Amino acid sequence: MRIGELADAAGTTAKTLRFYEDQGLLPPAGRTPSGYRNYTAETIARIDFIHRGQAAGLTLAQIQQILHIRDHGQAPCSHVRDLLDARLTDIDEQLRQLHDLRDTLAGLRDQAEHVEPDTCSSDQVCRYL
Amino acid sequence: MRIGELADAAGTTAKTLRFYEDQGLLPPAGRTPSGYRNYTAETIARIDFIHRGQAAGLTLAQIQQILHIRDHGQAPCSHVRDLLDARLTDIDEQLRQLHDLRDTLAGLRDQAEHVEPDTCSSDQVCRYL
DNA sequence: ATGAACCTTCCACCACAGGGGAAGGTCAAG
DNA sequence: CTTGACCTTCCCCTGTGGTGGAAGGTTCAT
Repeated sequence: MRIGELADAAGTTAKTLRFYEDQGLLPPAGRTPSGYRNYTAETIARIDFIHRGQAAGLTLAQIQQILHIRDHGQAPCSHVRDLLDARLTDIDEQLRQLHDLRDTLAGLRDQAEHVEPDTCSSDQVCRYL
Repeated sequence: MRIGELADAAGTTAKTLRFYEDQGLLPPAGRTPSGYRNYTAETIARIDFIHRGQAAGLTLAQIQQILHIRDHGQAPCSHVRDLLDARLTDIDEQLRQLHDLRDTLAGLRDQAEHVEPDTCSSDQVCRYL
């Protein structure tokens, strides 16, 4: 299987697959005599895993760690649990901040709706901010 | 007022102020005979405005637009309202996606807690993802 | 034998908001 | 008069996940 076929099959691009190989997410591919990368269908599962990891908000570096542990024959379970926990903590914090920002912004927007623009003084850039 | 003083007064760094000038957020500063940038205290208010804009989640490019309109003698009100509206829409979408991701992740984490790791098959990288 | 479609490596670039550090000029105090 | 703190411009680097393109090699059908 050549890189373009694999890319189509896995829903990505050849460029991205070379990039993944470069980043250590995919093992160096076998080569044909002429130097073309040569893949087996199993690689699709690995790429799908990468996509699921991304969908879970993991960085490529984190996904690479999981794959690395797995490639060394160990079950990455506890590591994955830790990563998921860390992501959850992160996301809760992000949600908190985003809610705060939303409230602040809604307040500003509300002000902008009800304040007469004529009362803007020229010594400030904008009374809404 | 020299750039370092201004930076201290406005709670930022000289480097950042030069960057802002470069990006068109601050007008080219006056210079002393020896070439040092020379500021008046009014600039502090402009930097504070930039900081408020950032706190509202606006990009420097958006803040620059507001400042530009203001610098041309117009009141940037309607533009600011539009920006705030756009940010609110963005944030609501981000919140939605982040909530979804949180749910997905919590589900995965829950699975990871209750599934026996022994049942992992070796043909998948990780049954939690 | 030639053209299209594929592949190879390598190098550069995008957003975003600056930070690091070199090489050199300036200013005030001791 | 020299030392230290400040300033100037300049160019490169950060992290994230790739994308674009150039120059050249390969494969396959016609």
